[in-house]
Amino acid sequence: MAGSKGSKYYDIFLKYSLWLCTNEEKGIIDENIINLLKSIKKTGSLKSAADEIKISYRKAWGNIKDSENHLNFKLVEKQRGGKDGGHSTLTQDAETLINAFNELNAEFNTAINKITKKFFNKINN
Amino acid sequence: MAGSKGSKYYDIFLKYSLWLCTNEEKGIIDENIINLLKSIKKTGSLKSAADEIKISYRKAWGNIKDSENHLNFKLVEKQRGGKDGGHSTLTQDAETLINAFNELNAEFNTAINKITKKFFNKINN
DNA sequence: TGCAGACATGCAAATTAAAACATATCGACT
DNA sequence: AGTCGATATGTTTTAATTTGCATGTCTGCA
Repeated sequence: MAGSKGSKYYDIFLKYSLWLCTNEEKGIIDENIINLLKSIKKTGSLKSAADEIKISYRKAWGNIKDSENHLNFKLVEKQRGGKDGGHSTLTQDAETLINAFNELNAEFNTAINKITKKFFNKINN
Repeated sequence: MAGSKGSKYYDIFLKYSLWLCTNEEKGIIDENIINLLKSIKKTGSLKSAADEIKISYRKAWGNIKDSENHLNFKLVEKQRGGKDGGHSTLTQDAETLINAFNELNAEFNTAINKITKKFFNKINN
């Protein structure tokens, strides 16, 4: 889809989203959590990360907790107290998931492009 | 992901969803609408379709209206009055979208299987 | 040893989404 | 002409999410 000019389907595009979950549909690792994790890695704290991606600290904290509970392993190593009040870092598992997610997205992007090209010829005009 | 037994990532699965939208992220045709359209085709009315897929008539009607507005063409031909109070049928455009969506899903499914196979070996153990 | 500031968490308040409800319209068939 | 049941929509409730608030914990450092 999204192809030859003049077709009524010209400006329609195919999109997708990916997520990881445990068997019972639970423990979803979606783009939101991935972005949160990336921001934690970048900023060094859950709080700054929540601020950066503009969600409440309460929610950020709750989401991570939920994911960890469903996955049965930790994603974030959190430290309370200290000079700056505390800080957080990602576990190796979280890094693994981020990399996997990134690579999967890249692969899918390629796939989507191929599929799209193949289709718009058939659909339009 | 979701691969070799014994790995801590063993029961994590990759899921995805596809949708069609116009350039500005609007006019989303997702699996829900596709199912609604299929049900309208099968049952012959918006009302029976809404009942079948268990959403309110109000919502079904609103969703279709929104999609049509964003796409700028009609998906459903609706008839009021008459023996049975009224009925609805799909337009050719709706049929086209359903077929495209189905085929795109099939293509994507093939792609996801390939990509998944390629990945779980790398991720697990 | 007390302060600062992030982590931790329950709970109430606000926002958003969805369902229900209430009416009105339409038109082939009796 | 009157009926029946689906379409058409605005309005109101209800349910689900999020945010916001309050309060407490922890610990390196001045």
